[in-house]
Amino acid sequence: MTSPAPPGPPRPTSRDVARAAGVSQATVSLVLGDKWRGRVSESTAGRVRDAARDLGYRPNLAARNLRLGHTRTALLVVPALTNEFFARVYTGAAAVAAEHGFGVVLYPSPDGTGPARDPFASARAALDGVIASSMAADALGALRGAGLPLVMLDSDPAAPGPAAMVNLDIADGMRQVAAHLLALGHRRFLHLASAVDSWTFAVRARALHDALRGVPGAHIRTVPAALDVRAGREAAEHALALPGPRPTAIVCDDDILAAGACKAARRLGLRVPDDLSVTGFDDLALATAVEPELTTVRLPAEQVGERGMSALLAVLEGRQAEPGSLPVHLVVRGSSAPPPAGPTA
Amino acid sequence: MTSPAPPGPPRPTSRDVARAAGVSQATVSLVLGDKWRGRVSESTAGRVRDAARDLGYRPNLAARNLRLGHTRTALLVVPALTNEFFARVYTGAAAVAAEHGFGVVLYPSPDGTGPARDPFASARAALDGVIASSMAADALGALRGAGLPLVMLDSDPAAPGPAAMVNLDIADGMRQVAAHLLALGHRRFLHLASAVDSWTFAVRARALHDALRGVPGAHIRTVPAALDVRAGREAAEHALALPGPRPTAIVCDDDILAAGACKAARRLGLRVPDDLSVTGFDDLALATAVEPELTTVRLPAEQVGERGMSALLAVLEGRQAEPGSLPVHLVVRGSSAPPPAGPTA
DNA sequence: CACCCGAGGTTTTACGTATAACTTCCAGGT
DNA sequence: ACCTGGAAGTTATACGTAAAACCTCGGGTG
Repeated sequence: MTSPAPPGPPRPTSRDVARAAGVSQATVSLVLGDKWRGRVSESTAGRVRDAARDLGYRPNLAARNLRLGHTRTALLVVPALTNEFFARVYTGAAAVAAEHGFGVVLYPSPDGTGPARDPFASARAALDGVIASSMAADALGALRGAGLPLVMLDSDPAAPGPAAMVNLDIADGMRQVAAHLLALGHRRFLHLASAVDSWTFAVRARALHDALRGVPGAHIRTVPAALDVRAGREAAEHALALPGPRPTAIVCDDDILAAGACKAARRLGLRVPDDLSVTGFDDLALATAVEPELTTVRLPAEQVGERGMSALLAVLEGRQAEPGSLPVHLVVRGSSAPPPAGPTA
Repeated sequence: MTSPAPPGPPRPTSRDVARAAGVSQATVSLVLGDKWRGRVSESTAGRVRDAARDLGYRPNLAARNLRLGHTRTALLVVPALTNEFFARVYTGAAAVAAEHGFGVVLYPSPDGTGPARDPFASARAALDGVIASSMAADALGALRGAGLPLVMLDSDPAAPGPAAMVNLDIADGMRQVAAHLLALGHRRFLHLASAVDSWTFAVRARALHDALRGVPGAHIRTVPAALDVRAGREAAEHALALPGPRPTAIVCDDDILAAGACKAARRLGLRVPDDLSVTGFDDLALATAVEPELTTVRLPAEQVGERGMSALLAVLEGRQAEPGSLPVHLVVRGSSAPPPAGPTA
């Protein structure tokens, strides 16, 4: 345990500025807080500002937060830092936050194993509210106990707790994928599913099965995999090597898994999309980095962040957050094509 | 501008807990702060803890921070959220921080264009210190003005300001790449360089040129590109189509650019690595997601974070941070091979 | 018996800020 | 001559916590 004793001289306070400018501390607060119109003369205000600049004064945020009773800071809990989707969510949230004088702090939920830490041990900033992804389920218990306003992203509408939600029409995205592949003539599917137990993935599976139900000759097998390229490749490779008729299309829960599926295909001597179609989800940068580029579903991530932050602000003001789910859309690229036997074999 | 008035009942304070337990506020502070051995009886301590639990008491961090004069929170400034390298840096920094009761908050420097915001407007937590990547140069001015202890990562050793630095032996990494390709027989190189003006990229260029200087017949052309796959592809495609003898190897500043270079090669009908070798840098997940997998340089990112945080802790305690730079190493994969004309043409 | 001492607390203070409430001064109206 | 009222400040207070300094009481000691 360390004992952080600031090395240099103590930072100047508003009282130091007041002394330097020959006014009271209250006047400094008024001037620097931009609340002095009609209360302080122009010349005095100038003296205060000059003194503050000369001393290099920075208000003590801890004191300000204590006084005001809030911090104008929100915590965004994400499952993993590298996930591009959440980087875009952050961008949207931070933009809306900035418009309202708020800041956004990130808490990457420790991925998978490891001691599930307290989010507030890491982001020990004083917070006004929390926006959390449903994928960061492990951190959720601690979040609930904190008694802070909570906005959930893309989570089970039936779950209790959150003050508001922002949902994506994930089910419709999966329906679009299924419709696209069915129209191309595919009937035998492999669903490369994320092994993560989260609402957003459960919806994908349900929607895919629903879309195929009732289609004559349609068949689907589901294989779970961890969310990385190698796990995706191994799962796909194993599933493709099974006896019986081979699937002609692999529907993946995520672009990362789709990249793995493409590698599996190549290893088995199958060409994508000629011998095998592969679809992803999320439209990450990875989707256009691999060859062929992935047919996938683009999600309005920035909008998710914007709506999430707006909802949190609404809750903080005691207003009702407007509900509604955001549309997603299929992006057709080079990884999907008619099955080898020709349409409607 | 919103007026965040907490909707529910006010959160209980330590005074409320004291009242409920029938003791003074000071006793609550002692018990909950685990400083009560020999000062408070076992039974009283139990009553206090029970009362705190029953009321759902959470200490007000703003008040605690004000009282203690520090927050045990560090800010990590990264150039972009999606950059895997910095996700790993964060992991390392957060681990060391946790051992010392510190937290780490992320500030993603707004990438490229856009109004250069104040890092403290976004991460308005009260902070004890800052760890910043040299790639987040635009945010640096504001950081300096804050008068906080600053640790720079992978930055120009000659630059003034930072209280400590953590450096990677990037130059040696590039030397290893050059030695590898020279040994394979390559002589005509294309350097696909990051257009970002940052120390870490300047070092790559210098080391590469130094390594080639004096090698008979060696020639290199440098082409800059923004740090994304499309920009890399376009730059490489254009450079490969120029008249004159074509380079047999493309050395990239980053795996992302290398992925772009591979796509360019494919478009031009060149096979990697048979007709053209491509090397990356950083060893991101992308390096093994593309086909062929990239020969690249692996950086000890977690260690960078660990050393960075350790250095910051040292500075906060008034100690001297130990200097020294971290080694990197080449990882040879499928994207590099002898040039088409055979070794040592 | 007077004294000290330690256990088990309590009272008080300070951290730096924002702001409500108060003061002072002076010009203008009646 | 007296009151009104605004301009230009100042004084005082509260936010919730941590911890230094102080109190009180019963038992052991010289």
